Amino acid sequence: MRISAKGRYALAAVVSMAQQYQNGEFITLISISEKLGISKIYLEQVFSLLKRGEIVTSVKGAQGGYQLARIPRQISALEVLTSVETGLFDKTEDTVPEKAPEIEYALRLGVFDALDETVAKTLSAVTLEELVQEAERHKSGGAVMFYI
Amino acid sequence: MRISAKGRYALAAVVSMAQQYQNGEFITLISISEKLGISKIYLEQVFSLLKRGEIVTSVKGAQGGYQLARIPRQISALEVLTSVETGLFDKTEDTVPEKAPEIEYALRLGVFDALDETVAKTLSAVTLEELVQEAERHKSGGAVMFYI
DNA sequence: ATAAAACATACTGATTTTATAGGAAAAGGA
DNA sequence: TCCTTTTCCTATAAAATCAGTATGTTTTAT
Repeated sequence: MRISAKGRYALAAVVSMAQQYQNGEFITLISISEKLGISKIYLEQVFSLLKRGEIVTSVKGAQGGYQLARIPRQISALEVLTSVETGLFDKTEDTVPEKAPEIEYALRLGVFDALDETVAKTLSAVTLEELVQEAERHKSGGAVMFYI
Repeated sequence: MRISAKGRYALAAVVSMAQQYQNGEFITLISISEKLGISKIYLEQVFSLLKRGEIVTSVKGAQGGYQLARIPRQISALEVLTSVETGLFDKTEDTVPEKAPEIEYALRLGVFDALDETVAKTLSAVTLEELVQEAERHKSGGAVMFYI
């Protein structure tokens, strides 16, 4: 499914933080902005949402910055995306106008709710720790070598 | 996940057609429009896409209309939605600017591709036949009766 | 010929997304 | 105390997408 720029930025930022995770260290938005090539001003809005979603904590002022609220193993892609993304789950009350309520019901049950459930299940199974490992694997073993 | 009005209308329309499915019968847009309470003019656009996606066939002129291209058991919610919905799958080439390619890779593999896969799997398992059955079940046994 | 339908295209208005701008508040260090 | 660094807050703007209308054309049965 389509994930908005906000969601993608949030995930990338948070994985980047997890890569250099060690207790007590604060990371500034500017450093993340430069590392990922994302506008710092836009990241501010993203992190405002991440903070509200209790994905990160923050300290203001000089030497301040952001920190993951929990260890990478205890933060899932689902949590990150739900705190940032608006359209991750179906929030429409009526799929279709008031007529034909039995079709409404069948779609809700058989399609929309089913979809939301698998999306949630899939995303909740992915942790930041895993994503960092995946990135690491790519760094080291990414290129294919030919021995001749 | 959020399905657009186009997608919801398409599903509702196509389930409605499946309810009265019998070989050779053509159904007019106007009748679907009235049955579901959806603007006929808008439905025209939706059915243009459904036709391109080979979900329905059509006959022009008086006594014409639309028909399901296959029996309800052989049409999945996935096919209906892909022919109509733009954002069902991830089509972004870069999740994040060119920097940090290993994070890019981890997200693609661990999140976006994984998501697309489960969405496709879930939706392809739902057939129009099943949705019609679900609707029928709601019709008959939906209301709870109290005997006193 | 007429009426009923699909088909095609253009347009409009509203909402959402993706940013940018400017400054206020907090905290550390000189 | 003052300066710098940083988060935080709100407003604005531009672009894209979505939802829906409008208008007309083709095709076909009667």
